[in-house]
Parts: sequence; structure tokens; C-alpha cells
Amino acid sequence: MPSSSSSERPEPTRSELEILQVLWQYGPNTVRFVNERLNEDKREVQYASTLKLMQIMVEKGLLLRDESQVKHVYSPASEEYKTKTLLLDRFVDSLFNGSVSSLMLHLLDNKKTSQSELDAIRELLEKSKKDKK
Amino acid sequence: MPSSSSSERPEPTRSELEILQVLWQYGPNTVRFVNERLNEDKREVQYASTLKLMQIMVEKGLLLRDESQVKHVYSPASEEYKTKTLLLDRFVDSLFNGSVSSLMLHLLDNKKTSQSELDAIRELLEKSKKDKK
DNA sequence: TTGATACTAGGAAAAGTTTCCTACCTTAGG
DNA sequence: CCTAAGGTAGGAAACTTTTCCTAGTATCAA
Repeated sequence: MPSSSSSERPEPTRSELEILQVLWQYGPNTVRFVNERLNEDKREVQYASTLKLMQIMVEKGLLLRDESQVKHVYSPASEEYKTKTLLLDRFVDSLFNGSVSSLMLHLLDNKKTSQSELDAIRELLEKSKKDKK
Repeated sequence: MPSSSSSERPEPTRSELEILQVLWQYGPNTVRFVNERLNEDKREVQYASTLKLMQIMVEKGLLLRDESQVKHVYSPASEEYKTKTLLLDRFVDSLFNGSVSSLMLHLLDNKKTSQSELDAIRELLEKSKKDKK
């Protein structure tokens, strides 16, 4: 039974992830900016809602806040790569018993994984083969 | 902006997924059985909690219930494959902009993806190449 | 038949997530 | 200086998810 250390950063929720996405893509930014991105790219949401969520994320340790300006600038507290790895691990664990090849098997069989995607994947594998040898 | 039809089966929550896992692995079963699996394999949880959750899942349309016995027998309403595909799609969308090869790139680079996993994946790709050609 | 045991059902409440109203503060333009 | 515009902060409320107490019912063994 896994016991989590009390100082751990919590896993971002669905909405929090949307905000992280924006910051990863565009770099550290203001609430105003993030809110505009969300409204344009995802869904309608009030400014105050985005603000509140980002404040909570600071409390949780998911975001860092630069308060030296009047318009606070927020940035992800953890690297995109690290966060995605964590979420990916959790996902593979919960859906595929931790087996990455099970996941792959699923993707290969899935109609929605296009041929060109598969080709790209093959290329990646070839490269990694060379790199690791 | 996507509008969802009202008759759609909802996406299972985290806890609901744990229950589905048990039923997928062991086949249709009683609450008692599922609860024991959860306690042995995952975490401590009271019988009544598992019961309630499974009842809710029936209401949501995630599970089917055979009431012909005193001990009701529950089974997943949707195939394992279908459900996993749905969740996988959502996941790839939300974390990798829908790009499966981005996901792969991440996995390949991840230390935790073992060499033997990678080999298994290569084999899968070879097979799929032949099958699809 | 009776008591112990095991089951379902119905609430209710705790916990977590999300939304946004509103008050107050700071700044820039007139 | 005054005001409008645009910030932050705090709190409350709505929802969703999760947990489990408890009551009532069926079953089984003695």
C-alpha cells in the first residue's frame, strides 16, 4: 500500500491541466492571457474563475507566481516533461496495468491511429534503437 | 465547441475505473468479490462504499446488474476495449494534443520504459506493418 | 423458530473541484 | 485630482465524487 509523502505536489486536475497547457505552450504569463487562451481555444470561462484556479494552483505548489509586477506572472512549478511523465505513468498503471506495450497494442489496433502516425512511430523507434546501441 | 448528446454514457471516474478493472479482469461478479479485490490489490475501502459506487454506476449506465440472484451480479455495460479507447483518446488529446507519436516520443525517452518493453513494442510494429500491407 | 450472518437500499455528509460575485486596490489618462 | 479600467483577494455557492452509517430484508444453521 503506497503512502505518499506529505510534501508531494498534487496531481493537477482536469481544469488545472488546461491552464498548465497554456503556460507550457506560451511560457510564463498573466491570468488575463491564460484566460483569453482558454476562451479562444477551449471553452467560455470567466476571468475570476481562471484567476481563482491559478491562485489555488500556487497554493498547491503547481504554479509559481512572480509578484514583482502589478500583473502577476505565473509559471509552471514543475517541468512539462516531468509532469507529463507522472500523468502518463498513472494513466498506464490505471488502464494497462503498467504495461506500455499493452498500451501500444491498443493504439496499433485502433482505427483512429492513422497510418502516418504509425510511420512516424516506426521512425522514432529506429532512431532510439541507434541511439541506445 | 463540442456538445454532448444527453444519452451518452459518462466517462468513468477514477474510483469507478478501479471497479471496472476488477470486472474486466475477473468477469461479472458480486459487490463482495469486487470489494475484496479492491482491498487486497488497491486500498482499504468499506463494503458499503463499494456497493454504493456500483449502484451509482448502474444508474449512470456504466454497469449492468443481474438481480435474478439474491447476490446481484454486476458486469461492465461497455466493452473493455471500447472504454479504454475512449479514455486513451481523451488522454492523448489532453496531454499530447491528440498526437500519438508525441506520446511515443515521450515513452521512448522515459527511463522507466524498459528495454524489453521497447523490444516488445518494436515487434508489435513489425507485425502490424505486415498485417496492414 | 430463532438468532447470526450477509445482502441491498437510502440517506447524509465529507471532501474535492469549479465557478463567479464582489470588494478593494493600483494605475493611467484627462 | 478624479475617474475609468483593469488588477488581486476572499468568500460563497454549486457540483461532483467518495465514503460509510444504518435500517430493513433475506438466508442459513442450529
